[in-house]
Order: sequence, then structure tokens, then C-alpha cells
Amino acid sequence: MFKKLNPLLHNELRLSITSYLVTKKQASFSELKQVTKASAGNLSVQIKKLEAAGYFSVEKSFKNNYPQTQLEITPAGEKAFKDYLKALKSYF
Amino acid sequence: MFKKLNPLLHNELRLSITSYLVTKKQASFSELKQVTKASAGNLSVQIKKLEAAGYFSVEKSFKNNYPQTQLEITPAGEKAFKDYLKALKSYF
DNA sequence: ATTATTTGGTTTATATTATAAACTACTTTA
DNA sequence: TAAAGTAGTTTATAATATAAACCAAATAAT
Repeated sequence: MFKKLNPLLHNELRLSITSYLVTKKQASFSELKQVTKASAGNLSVQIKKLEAAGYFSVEKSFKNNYPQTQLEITPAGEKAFKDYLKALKSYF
Repeated sequence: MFKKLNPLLHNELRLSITSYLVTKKQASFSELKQVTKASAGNLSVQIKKLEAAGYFSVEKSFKNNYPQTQLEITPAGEKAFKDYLKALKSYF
């Protein structure tokens, strides 16, 4: 009847981050902070969870002397996103 | 960019309950317990939250000597469900 | 030059939420 | 009449989300 919803993606902020990354392929921490309007702390925590699940690859470098965290969606992340949408459809 | 997701509906069990009620219009506690596979405790708590929000009307009576809780979706519940779907679409 | 502010984060404490365990009340069956 | 089942509710605990506090460095202001 109702398919199980991936709890990692079934959260507003994590879904926002993933959704953005799926279309943009890659984005910086700051960019994500702007588009999601989340606090840096919350964003940091949620990114870490998604990274731990292998949904993103994270590269830390420097840009204009400032640290920059760059995120890129992985095939696993894309698949999880697709599967989540599929599961969601069972509710509507 | 991303629309806010009604936190009351953005929960797997509460979404299951509401989704079922939206199509069936009404259902009993036991019926919901079967279709959602939730524990009675969890179901009771989540129903109460949705009822408090005015998404369902709850009628308690007896059927075959046993207590029976019958739920019926309200116009507010239907609207919230529709709005939630609309918001969800902004993520895909 | 040193103080304040901003960038770009992380860590940690707290608040919120979800879930299950324990309980209530009554009914049926053995 | 004791045990097991129905139909729930309440409450304690586990999990999760979020914000506050913090860190390190860069830049701007005084």
C-alpha cells in the first residue's frame, strides 16, 4: 500500500539540499545556505549525514583565501532521490 | 525556491493516515492500524495530533460490544493534504 | 596596530518529535 | 474463572532536528 520513505531524505532541509544538488550537480556550502535559508549549524549537520550515506562527495579547498566546501551529488545520491520520489507517489 | 512542508503531514505515519482518509473519506482505528502497520500507541498519538489540527473528526462508539473509533476527513484535512502535495512538487 | 565584523564553517547542548512499552478497560473463549 | 484477545490511551525513552556557542582565519574600521 504505502511504500517506506527513506528517512534520510524525508526531512525538509536534507530534501532541499539533495534536490538542489540533483539538478545543479554541485554546489558550495554558502550557496546551499542561501538557497535553503538554513542556519550554518543545521546545514553542516545535515550535510554530514548525507555525506556519510554516500549521497554526496565533499571537497574542501580555498577560494579567495576563504575555506570552501564543495558538494557533488553521487550516483547513489541520485538513485536515492529517484527512489524517494517513487515511494512518495504511493501516497498520492 | 523550495516551499515549506507542513510538518504535521511531513511524517510517514501521519501522511499514511491522511492519505488513506482522503481517498476512503472515513475509516476505523483498527482499519488504519492494519493498513499502516503502525503500533496502536503510535497510531493513537498521531491521530490525536491530526485531530487537534482539525484534519479529522473523530467519533467514538461501540460495534459488536467493542469500542470503535471512527475517523472522517474534514475539508481542512483535505485542503492541507492538497497543499502539502503542491509544496512537495517544488522539490522535484 | 588593534579592535570589530564578516566569512565559512564545526561542535555541542537543548528542544522537539517519534516510537514503543506499559497500562486500562472490557470481551470472548477455554 | 483464568487466559487470551480487542481496542485503545498514557507515559517513558529513544531518535532527531535545530540553534546557540564556539573556532579559525580574513577583511574592514578606528
